[in-house]
Amino acid sequence: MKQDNQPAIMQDENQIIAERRAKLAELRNTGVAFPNTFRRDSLASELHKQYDEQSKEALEDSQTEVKVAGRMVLKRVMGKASFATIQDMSGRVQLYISKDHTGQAAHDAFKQYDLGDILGARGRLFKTKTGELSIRVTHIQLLTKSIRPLPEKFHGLTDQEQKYRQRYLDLITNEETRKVFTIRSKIIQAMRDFFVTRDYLEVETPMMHPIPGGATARPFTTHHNALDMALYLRIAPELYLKRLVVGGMEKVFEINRNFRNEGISTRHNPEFTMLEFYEAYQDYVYLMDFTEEMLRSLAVNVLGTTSMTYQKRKIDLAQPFQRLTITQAIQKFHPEYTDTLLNDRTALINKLQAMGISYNPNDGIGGLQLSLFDETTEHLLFEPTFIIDYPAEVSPLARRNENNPDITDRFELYIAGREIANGFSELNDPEDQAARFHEQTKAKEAGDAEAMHFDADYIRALEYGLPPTAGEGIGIDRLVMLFADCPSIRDVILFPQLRRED
RNA sequence: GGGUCGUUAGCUCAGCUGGUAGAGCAGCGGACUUUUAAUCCGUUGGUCCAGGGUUCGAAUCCCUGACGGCCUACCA
Repeated sequence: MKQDNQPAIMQDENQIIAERRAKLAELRNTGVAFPNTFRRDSLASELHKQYDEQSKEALEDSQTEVKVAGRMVLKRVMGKASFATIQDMSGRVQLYISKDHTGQAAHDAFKQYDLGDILGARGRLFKTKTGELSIRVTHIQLLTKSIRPLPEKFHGLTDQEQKYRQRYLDLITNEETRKVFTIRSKIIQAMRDFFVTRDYLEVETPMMHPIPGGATARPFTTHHNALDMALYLRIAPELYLKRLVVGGMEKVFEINRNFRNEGISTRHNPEFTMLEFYEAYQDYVYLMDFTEEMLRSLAVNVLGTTSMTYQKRKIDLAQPFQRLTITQAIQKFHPEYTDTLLNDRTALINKLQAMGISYNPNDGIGGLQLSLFDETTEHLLFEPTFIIDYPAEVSPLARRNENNPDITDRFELYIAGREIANGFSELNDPEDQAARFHEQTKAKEAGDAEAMHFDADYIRALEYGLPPTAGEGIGIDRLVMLFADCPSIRDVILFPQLRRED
């Protein structure tokens, strides 16, 4: 304890931090405390990949010298020789530090290093008597002093709140967490490749919208000072992307954030990442085939296989995805709902009321069926399933079906009981679109906070002519949850939204 | 938003029907030249989430609040 040295800093800190601070102060006094001259030439996992299979003797003979750097996560001091495990972006590798190879002074200095310190080391590769690839260190250097103690080395960080608030600690200590975010990155990378190789153009449309649109949801509001105008964080990029199709960008996609001012749960974060893509001269049936192909391709690229386990249940994307209408899906799991019941408005309303399911009393038969579906069937769709034929009243941007104007050429894809994708043939009739916007604004005036605004410029764009187009959105976070087998959306977002800490 | 469970040392966790707080890891001191969550001996460290109440006495019981997990509602 060097309490007398640093009384001011000591006040609200424990002794471990105080001791480490004292070591840092000593470093400042004797030289450069935060050097940036060490350059590594090897990564831990590459060393393992390259040399794990080599025999002890061959490795010794090769006299391979390497330079590595990373955070010290394990330390075993045995008098005149020590072992340390450092962790870099690729994995871990063991260092052997003995005074015979580093000299007495360097080994003594090493003993002062703490778990969590960031080190650079140089030495020759060898194998210990238990056969572990290690580096016989000749030079070792402290690159960054870590003042705060790491979580317990065996259990790591387990407190969920701390994992979310201090993700860096979660990443340092939990291999599983690093894996989840690697999968996330690979999914997005593979997705980009998938579109780019199919001649799609990646674009970025505004995140701040003067008129929030493209979805039914409550937006965040902000204000631009110079323009003195209200702006909304976007709830969807849809209307901008379709303007681009009007402009001749016939195949576009965007992977970016949406913001919705709604509840937070294991499936909802206020900001979440969406893929949206649009292709001219295609329809929703094409999209379903396209989606199956894309998900299979992503799975093979990221996981190496189309089969995965989600929360102990197997899913194989190689199987053809089922395609069911809303009523077919309901009846598949609940045969007791007869055609007569599902198609009789009064009977259906009685049923919904009896079950305590909330519904919009102004809805037609389709909307009521959807309310029943949401409550009774959606969560049971574990196998990948496209639900098709959504009612027009809940699909204000989708094209009406040729044979039945009450429904639209639209689908939603469900996997593991969750909506993963939503796609449809786009409504490109400007007069129908204007009429549907009017219906939405009426609902808004009647108090529906999520109803859409009337977007006059979007109508103007449609009036120039949107080619027949298919468009789809896929929730990236939920897809990552599926691929990485995570039960909560917070597990796949690096910094999920939480309340203020204080 | 509602329900429910939780919050004890830097971390992982014990702490029974109320008697004034413990272990392991980390730290500190010592031993140890091939360890593997190194081992062995010794040892420091606490606003028991916060505030109120009941009680001779509260980590423990009651109330209020904060934060979080899970379920649920709106939604993707």
